[in-house]
Amino acid sequence: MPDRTDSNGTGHNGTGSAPSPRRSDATRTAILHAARERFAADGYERATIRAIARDARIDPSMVMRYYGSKEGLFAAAVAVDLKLPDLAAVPRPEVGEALVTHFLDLWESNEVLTALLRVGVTNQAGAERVQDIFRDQLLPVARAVCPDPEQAATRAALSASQLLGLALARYVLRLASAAALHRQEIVAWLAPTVQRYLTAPSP
Amino acid sequence: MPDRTDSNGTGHNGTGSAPSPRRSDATRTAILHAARERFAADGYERATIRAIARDARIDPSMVMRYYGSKEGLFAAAVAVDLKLPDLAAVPRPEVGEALVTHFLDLWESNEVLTALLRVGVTNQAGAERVQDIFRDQLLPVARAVCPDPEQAATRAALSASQLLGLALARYVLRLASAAALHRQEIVAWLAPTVQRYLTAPSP
DNA sequence: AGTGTATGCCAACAGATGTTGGCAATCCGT
DNA sequence: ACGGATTGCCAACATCTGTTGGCATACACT
Repeated sequence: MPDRTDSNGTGHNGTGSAPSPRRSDATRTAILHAARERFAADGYERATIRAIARDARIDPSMVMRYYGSKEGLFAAAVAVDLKLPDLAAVPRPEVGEALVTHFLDLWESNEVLTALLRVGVTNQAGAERVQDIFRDQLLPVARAVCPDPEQAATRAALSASQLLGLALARYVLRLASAAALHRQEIVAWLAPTVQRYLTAPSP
Repeated sequence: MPDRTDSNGTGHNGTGSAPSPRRSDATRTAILHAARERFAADGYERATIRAIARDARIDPSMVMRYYGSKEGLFAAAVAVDLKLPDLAAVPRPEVGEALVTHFLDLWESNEVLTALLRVGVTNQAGAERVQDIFRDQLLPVARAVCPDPEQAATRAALSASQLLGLALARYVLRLASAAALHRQEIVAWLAPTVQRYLTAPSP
C-alpha cells in the first residue's frame, strides 16, 4: 500500500504544533462535504466519484489523490463522533429523554448519520463502521447507566434498535407518518421506551 | 411499453380455470428465488442480473424476457404479503406480543423482508414499496386497535420504527449484541413497547 | 408430419465506473 | 529569481452494467 494521503511535504515544521495547513485543504473539505451529501442521498454504489467531484467542482482524479480510493473517501467522510453526553451525570429518571433528544439533534444537524446508515445497509465496510460506533460509543454509555453492567450489551442493543428504527423510518425511508411526527411527540413516546430499556429491571 | 410478461400463447384454454402452467415456470421461480437471495444479500445495485442469472443457472437475457427489466424483476421479487393477524380478534392486552412474534416469524422465515429493507434504503422504488406496505397492511391493523383511530398513523409509525429498528440492527446491520438476543428476550422487551405505542393513552 | 411458438443461449452494444499517468500552472522556501 | 513540490485537469484504460437481436432447439397442437 503506497502511502495514500501522502506527504505533507513542506520539510521542516519541526515544532509539531500546528498540523501545517495545506493549500489544498479547501479542496479536501469540499470533497468531504460533497461526499457526505452524495452518500447520504444515494448510498455507496450510486454515489459516484464523478458526481462527488462535480459537486465539489474539481476533477475526479483529485479525489483519488487525496483519499486514495472510493473506500478511503467513504471512511474519511463518515468518521463520526456521536458526542454522547455522560449519562452518569444525568438524573437517573431522565436518561431516556436525554438520549432521545441528543439523537434527534444529531440526525437533524448532520447528514453524516444518514450517509452512514444508507451505506451501512448495503456495504460491508459501512456496516462495520456502524458496528464500531455502537461498540465504542453507545455501549460504554449503557455500561455506565445500567443496573447490571453485564446486561449493558443487551440494553444498548435494544435502545439502538429503537433509535435507529426511528431514524430509518423518518429520515431514510421517509414513511409519511413517521416524518410527520413532531419533535416533542417523538420525545414523549420514545423517551420512556429507551428509559425502560436502559434502566428497568429485566422483564 | 411492449407487453412485458408477454403472451401465454397456448391458444385456447377457454375454461379460464387453471392459469395454464407454462413450461418455463420452473425457470421463472428459479429466477425469483435467486433474485430474492441476491437483493437480500447485496442490495439493488450490487445484485446484478448476471449474478442472479448465474445463480438460477440460466442466461441473463432470460431475466429480461420474463421480467422486462431489473426494476420489473425487483417488483416481482418483493411482492410481499405480511399476513398480519386480525388484532381486533386478539385480547387487547396481547396485541403487542402478537405483533412482535408475528414480525419475528416473518423475518426469519423469509428473506424477502431483508431484501425489501436493503433495497428500500438506497432505491426510490424500494422505498415506495415499503411505504405501500406500511400504508396498506400495517396502518389498517393499527386503525382497528387504536383507542382513537385518528391517531392510528402516529401509533403505526411508532410501532414500525421499533419493529423495523430491531430487524435493521439484528438482520441487516448484524450488530453483535442485537443478533445475540434470544427470541423470548426480544418478545419480552419489545412487546410492552409496541403494546404501549398502539393502545396506551397519549403521553 | 408439419408448423408456429416458446425457450434458451450467444454475442454484442452503449454507457458508466473506479482508477491511472502525464502535463501545465502555481505556490513556497531559499 | 530559481528549483522542487504541490495542485489541478485532461485523456485514457479496463471492467462491469443493463439491455437487445438473432439463431438454434424443443415443444404443443393440428
